Amino acid sequence: MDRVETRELVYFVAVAEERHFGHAAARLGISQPPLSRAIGQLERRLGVILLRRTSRSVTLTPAGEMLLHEARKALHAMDAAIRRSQRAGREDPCLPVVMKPGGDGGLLSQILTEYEADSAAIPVEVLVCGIGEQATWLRDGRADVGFVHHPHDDLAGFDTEVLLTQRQVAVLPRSHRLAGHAAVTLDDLRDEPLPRWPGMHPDSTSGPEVRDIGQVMQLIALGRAVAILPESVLSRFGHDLVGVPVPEAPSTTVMIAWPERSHSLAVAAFVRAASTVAAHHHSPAAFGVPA
Amino acid sequence: MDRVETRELVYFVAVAEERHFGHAAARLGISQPPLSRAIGQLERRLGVILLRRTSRSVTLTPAGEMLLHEARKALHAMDAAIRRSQRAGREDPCLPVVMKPGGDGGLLSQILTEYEADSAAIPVEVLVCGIGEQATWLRDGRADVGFVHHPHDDLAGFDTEVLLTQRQVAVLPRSHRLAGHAAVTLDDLRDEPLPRWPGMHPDSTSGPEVRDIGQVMQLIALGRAVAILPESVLSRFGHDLVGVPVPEAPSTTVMIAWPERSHSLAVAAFVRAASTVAAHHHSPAAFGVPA
DNA sequence: CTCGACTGATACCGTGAGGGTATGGATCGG
DNA sequence: CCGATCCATACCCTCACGGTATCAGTCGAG
Repeated sequence: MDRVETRELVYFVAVAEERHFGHAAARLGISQPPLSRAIGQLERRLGVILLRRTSRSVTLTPAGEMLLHEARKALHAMDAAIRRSQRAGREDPCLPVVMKPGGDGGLLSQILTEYEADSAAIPVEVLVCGIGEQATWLRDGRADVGFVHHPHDDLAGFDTEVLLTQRQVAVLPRSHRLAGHAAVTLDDLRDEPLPRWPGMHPDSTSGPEVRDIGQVMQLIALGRAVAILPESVLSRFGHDLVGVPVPEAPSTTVMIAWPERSHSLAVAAFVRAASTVAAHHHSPAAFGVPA
Repeated sequence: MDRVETRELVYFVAVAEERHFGHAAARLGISQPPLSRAIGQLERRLGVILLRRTSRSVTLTPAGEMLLHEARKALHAMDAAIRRSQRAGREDPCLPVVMKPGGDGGLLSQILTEYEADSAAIPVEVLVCGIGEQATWLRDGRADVGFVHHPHDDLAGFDTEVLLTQRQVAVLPRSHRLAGHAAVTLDDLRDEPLPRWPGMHPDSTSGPEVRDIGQVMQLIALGRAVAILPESVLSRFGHDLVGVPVPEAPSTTVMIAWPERSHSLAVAAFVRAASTVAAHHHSPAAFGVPA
């Protein structure tokens, strides 16, 4: 069995995602017949049927599901390989750090000063991604270090270090009926409009759909929503909002993550700086959370 | 910047490992000129010099080092994708479990009976690999679950669960001067011939070179070597040998590992069985070890 | 210093894999 | 039964990949 080329996996992923040869071909910028041939050829080569196609629908077989899952990982690894080697080759080196808005738990500026105290430090480029995208950016090489959150983010495949754990609070407008309480329960919030985040199970609450923290805060200020968030977000975004602890909600852990088996000195230095800052921080990290 | 094909990465890895275009070409089964062109083309495409070549030597640039490292991971992921999807497609499904000889801590047979108690269980195929190869087998898809050992194996990129921790003992022939002791120190063993394992730092001891547990045991029985090993190996291999605890040596942890974000039900069932057996085992796992 | 051995790069050519267009065949809705 | 839709097949063409021959450095032996 000879080699499977990148192109073939890209084609397969396109068809598997679109579930339509024509649309996939358009997305790939080729015409439909070569795409059909390529998929058929791939199936013959693997000795496995990947797609069940009728003239009305295209569905994935179990082998196809597996390949879709694994091929995405493989293609991310390919992207990462070229991006990281390109970065290592430029004489303008930089260390890309990814976070979502407010995702650093307020530690980043201290970490940067600590990190940059070493005069040999490579400049940091801070990248701000959408919610829940940090892992993807790390996997495909757009970033080398990132701030992620347990249990929200998928940490598989990364080395991590815990920076701090935070209580979660219910973020409410000042005028809210619960705003004065010392603590609230999840039951208290049962009928409140909790916003829905991208990537969340769509079954849950029927609140408004949101894409970033700013939107949530805006909606809360307008009384259109209520959210349960780590308390640190209040200090950055919630100037006219109040936070009431929710003891039932699991604590959030801010972690720093980097790709498995990274050999980068810059990554190691940055992680060391982050650990130092976290250790000197008032609330020491409680305990390690296995990935 | 368009796509980088698998073939190009395979070619680059060959040259980077051989550090010689001619030898790499032979290994790849092609002639040298196309290989030179492919590498040059890859460099032009990435906009980065990967190799410094004189007519006497080929060396890697920093970008080349990075690409070698990342390309290996990417190619493993490609292999894993095709292997796993092929496995998922066969109507003869099986769950490949990898271990090194004696690497299951004596738990595997119990785990198998526990696992197979579920009549819907997919048959397990037990694969025995060389020492320290479990991670590679998991990464390139030859196995879906494996028994690995902290701190010996590289666990990055896997989900893991601790099964048990073991003291380490000095394995000695009965006639050894230390054989009667209740415990020994590392200092006691300083001048003993400790065998060298593949993948070990070659600086360390000057003992004989070995490839598997059987060889070590043989050498010990002959009085040609002494080894520090987890105590469970004695029950399987050391019928005429004795073990003396070495309190200084860090405990070994037997863990079960599987690829990040596996969606396989069979893997989940096997891990569940392993956890059950480990929990009912006399010596409960002491504590989780972060990857 | 010169010659030969060695190694990577270049020039040139032929073949075949990949992409395009046209069309067939199956399925579903009206 | 007809048209619409969608994937597969047939056929052709281009160019990228691989092969052979050769050039251009570099080092070592004599």
